[in-house]
This record gives sequence, C-alpha cells and structure tokens, in this order.
Amino acid sequence: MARYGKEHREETRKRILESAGRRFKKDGLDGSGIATLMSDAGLTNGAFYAHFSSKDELVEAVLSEQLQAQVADFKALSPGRAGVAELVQMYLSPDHRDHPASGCPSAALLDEITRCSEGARRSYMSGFSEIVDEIAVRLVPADPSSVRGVAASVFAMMVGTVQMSRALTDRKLADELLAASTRHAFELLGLDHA
Amino acid sequence: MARYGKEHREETRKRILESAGRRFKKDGLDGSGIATLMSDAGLTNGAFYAHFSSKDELVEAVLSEQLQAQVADFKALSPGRAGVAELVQMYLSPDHRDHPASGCPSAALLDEITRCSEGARRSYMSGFSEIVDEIAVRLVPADPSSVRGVAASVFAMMVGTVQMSRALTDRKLADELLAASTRHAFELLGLDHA
DNA sequence: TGTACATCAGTGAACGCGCGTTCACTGATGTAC
DNA sequence: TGTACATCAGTGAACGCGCGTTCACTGATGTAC
Repeated sequence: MARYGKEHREETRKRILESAGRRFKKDGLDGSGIATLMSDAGLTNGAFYAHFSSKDELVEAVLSEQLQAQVADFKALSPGRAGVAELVQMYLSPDHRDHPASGCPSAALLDEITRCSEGARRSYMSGFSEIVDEIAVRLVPADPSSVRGVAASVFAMMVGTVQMSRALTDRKLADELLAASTRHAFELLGLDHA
Repeated sequence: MARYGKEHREETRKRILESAGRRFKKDGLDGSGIATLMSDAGLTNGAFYAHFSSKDELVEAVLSEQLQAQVADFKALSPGRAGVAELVQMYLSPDHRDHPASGCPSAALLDEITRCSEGARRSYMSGFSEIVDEIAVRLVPADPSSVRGVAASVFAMMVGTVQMSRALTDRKLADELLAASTRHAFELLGLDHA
C-alpha cells in the first residue's frame, strides 16, 4: 500500500467509525462482527487493530461520534422553539422509523448500551445531556434548567416510541403510535401543533 | 431419569421459559447462549431440543409468556385509575430500573425485539396491545378508544425512560429522569400526583 | 537522475473459543407376564 | 412377588461455524545517496 500523509490514517478511522455506526444501528452491537464492519469500510479484518485496540473501544468511539453527530444535526435546524418542533416531527416520522441505519443511535441501540462497559455508557451520557440541554435552552433561554426534566422525558418518549413503532408488525398501529406521541410531545413541550 | 406423568414435561418447559425470561432480560437475546439458559433451568444443553425446535422458537415463547405475565401483574393492581397510577409509579421506580431480570421485557429488550423474526414481533405486539387496552379501559371505561393514543405514548415514555435511566452512569441524573417522567406521565394521563 | 532502502497501512491465514444444533446413549420408572 | 422389557426426559460429546484477536507478510511510496 501507498505511504500516505498523516491525514490518511485519520480519514480511514473516521470511515470505519461512520460505517460501523450504520451497521451497529442496523444489526445491533452483538450482531455486527469485526470482519463485516471492516468489509463495510472497504478493508479486511486484520486492519482493524491498527485503528482500535478492541471491539469495546470501537463501540465507545462509535457511540461518542454518533451522539455528537446527532447534536450537530439538531443544532443545524431552525433556531429556537421552531427547531424543537422540527426535531420532534423528524424523530417521530415513519421515515426515521423505517431507516434505523441512518437514524438515532438511542432508538436503535439503547438497551444494548445498557449492558455496555462503563466507558461506553459515559460516552452515551454526555451526548444525552447535550441533547437535553439543547432542547431546554431553546424552550426557555432565560431559565433552561426549569425545563430540563420535560426535555428529558420527551426525549425518552420519542426513543421508546420509535422502538415500539419498529417492533409492531401492524403498520397502521405503528403509524398511529408515532402520530399520538407527536401530539403528546408537543403538548408537554407547550408547542403549537403544526 | 424417571418416567414421569405428562404434567412433568409441561413443568420443565415452564421452568425453562421463566429462567430464560430472566436471563434474556439480564444479558440480552444475543448475549444468552443455549448452554447457559439450560443450566439456569438446572438442565444440560442437549435437553433443549426436547422442548423447543430452535432458539428463535424459544425467544418467541418467552416473549409471549413475559408479556402475558406483565398483563396479569397489571390486572392484579388496584382497580380503575388507581391501578394505573400504581403501574406508573412501580414502572418508573429505581427498584425496577435496578432489577432488569425481574422487570419489564420491553424495557430490557425492545430494540433487540425490533430485529427479531416476525413471529416474535407478533407475540410482542399482542402483549403490547393488551397493556395499552388495559390502561385505556381503566382511564375511560365508557370510551377506552379515545385514550388509547395517550396510553400508548405514556407506555413508550416509560419504556424509554427506564432504558435511559439504566444507561446513565450518573445515578442522581438517572433518578431525576425517573421522577420527571413520573410527573409527566401523570400529567398526560390526567391523574392526581401522589 | 537512478537505485537501494525504510516506512507503514493494509492483507489474509490462523489461533482458541463459544455458539446453535445433533445424536447415540443412560437410567429410573411403570407395565407385562 | 419377581423379573424382563418399553418408555422417554435428560446427558454429554461432537458437528461446523463465526466470533474477536494475533501476526508474519506485502507492496506502493517517500527519502537517502
């Protein structure tokens, strides 16, 4: 192989992180093997340990980068309360439910994260806190901490709703659940219905 | 081994189902091997296929029996709206969070269920519907279908909340999340705070 | 300018291990005579 | 009442397979002379 500049190694690592994010969200943490993850990134299994010391370290790094990306996406929406409404509507859309690989890591992996190492869970917690803070500060810029509880509960409702909607075999029922939770999320957040 | 009556086979099957339920909720579906599951039931790996034709069939049977048990537990609470309040408080208690093995199968396994066979997901859906119906009929006996949406959203919120509370490494934050969701579940359900 | 060498990201075969599954066997009991 | 046999839940070794991980090797390039 070519002798590359320093930035090449970084780029490969980032590529693994991103394709692993998609694979994990599609097939689960336990359901995704190293060989598959590397093949997704256009590499072979052996190269893995040049970038990560173990699968657990990869999981930790992926979780961190997935949540960071989610925060960034959220911040890119309309400013203020309008952006919160957009978030809720996108999150609870049939499109999000039907495409776990490109969706929210919490919705796809939360109960597997529950069983992860403390390091991975710490990665998760810091991302969670940032999202909750961002919702809160958009709702009540003058006193965000007063609505951190609602923000967290609504986020939990959205995560639970998408998971359930994915589990239900009856599409009509699954769609109704998304619609109902959208309504109630707006209600709890004190937002106007679109 | 002894030559037993017909009821013995049934009892053994039930014992496997129950211990597998606990193990699955503790270590996940993928994280629990046949040898471990059988050892939990006081048997050896080989005996498994005398009771189930595959691991997938076991998962389906366990999910069905777990949700059935949950419905039964719910029905055993105080009648009417009081029982719904009890359900919310028990579900969102630190005790439930800290003991996944004896807790709700949705909270422990929902995003793994998402990736299961359609049979297993159908088992899940029928249990889910029964729980939602039971909440709805207790809230508004005269017209349960009018509140099925709230019931479903609140159930989703409870599931998401317990999962998150389990993932968070900061116990104080985890406890605050449970408390906040209890408040907002009561609010959505139109129940008085205890 | 041309050649020998150092670099190092990536290769691919191999490791021991636990997985889901199969199967020949065991052995305590109820039944037949 | 005593013995031979049928039953069948459960045993435990073995199957091929994919897992996470290791490692000797490759080969295209930049650098040294």
